[in-house]
Amino acid sequence: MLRLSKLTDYAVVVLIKLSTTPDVCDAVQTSPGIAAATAVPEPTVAKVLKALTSAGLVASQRGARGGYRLLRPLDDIAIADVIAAIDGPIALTACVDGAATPCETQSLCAVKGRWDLVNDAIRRALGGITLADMRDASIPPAFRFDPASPARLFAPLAE
Amino acid sequence: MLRLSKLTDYAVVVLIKLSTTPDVCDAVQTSPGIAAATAVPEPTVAKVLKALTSAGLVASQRGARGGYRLLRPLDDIAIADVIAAIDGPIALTACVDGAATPCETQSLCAVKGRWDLVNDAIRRALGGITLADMRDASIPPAFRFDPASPARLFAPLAE
DNA sequence: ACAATCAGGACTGTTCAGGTCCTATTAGGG
DNA sequence: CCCTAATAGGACCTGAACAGTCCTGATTGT
Repeated sequence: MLRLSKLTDYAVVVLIKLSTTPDVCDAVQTSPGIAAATAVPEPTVAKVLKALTSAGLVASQRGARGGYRLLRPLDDIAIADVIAAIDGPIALTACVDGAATPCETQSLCAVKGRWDLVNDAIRRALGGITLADMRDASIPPAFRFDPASPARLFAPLAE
Repeated sequence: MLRLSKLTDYAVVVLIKLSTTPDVCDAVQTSPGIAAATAVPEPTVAKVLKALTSAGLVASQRGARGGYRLLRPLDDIAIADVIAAIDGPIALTACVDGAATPCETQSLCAVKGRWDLVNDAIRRALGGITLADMRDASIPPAFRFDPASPARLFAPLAE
């Protein structure tokens, strides 16, 4: 079904939420705070944020009054980056995602290496869509918020 | 991991094999025969062929001396068709593949509907690649690599 | 020193895909 | 007319991957 993990979905929500940090530049948001704002279970938010941190998409501040902070603007983060951060490298088939499996039927495998074509196409497609695109895509214009203006933006998103 | 089902991989192998029907036009190939030629387990070949038949990509002839036959030339079958035949409709997230799931957190879901962008991009990318492309892709013998060398086919994308 | 917060891993329940097998149906051949 | 070859279409089992949770340790501000 070509399904994407639900975690990636959450990651997008979290990242967009992170982009709405109230005025101050160095302000960080805690994972419980984000969880409360997005209605995603807190442990799951934490897990997602950890993955995003290792991927270099967000920075973390440990200790009291710590939290997470976006490292790049939304329009500089491709959806492919998020997927790679959560789900690992983008490769469709087991045949190509590493040489670990010798693929016993190799000599007879008629499509060996040909999924490269497909993988490249997917990467291109996913590399061309940024989080900013996704943020803007389906927000009814009436609910568009000004990034500069104070937060409170996720409440009125009632589809 | 954005993984595609292995069945789809098999389907491509089977379809390409089906396209190599010996001279005669109305010749059909049996699933045991294809299984032997492709080193794919026979029941699995049968399963794939059934799915391809319901999808209208191949035609079946029942009874003695029956078998399967390709309905369209390879360059008229997009990889998206094969994926749709085996894995179902191309949609990345549970959020968008139907209104069946009410998505309780709907009112707070910040990405509702935004994956459409991604889904469309994927569909476009997959719709532009035909099986003929995949058949031709890696045939140039100059590009054949030594199975002994553990070179990865896929260099990790970014990051 | 204490409290808040992230880091990292381990663990578990559930879901789903891969794979096998069984029975019914159809068509050709003796 | 019966028998055999082959597909159709299920039901079924198993294993792996994922979602989600929790625990322990490290770090930093008060």
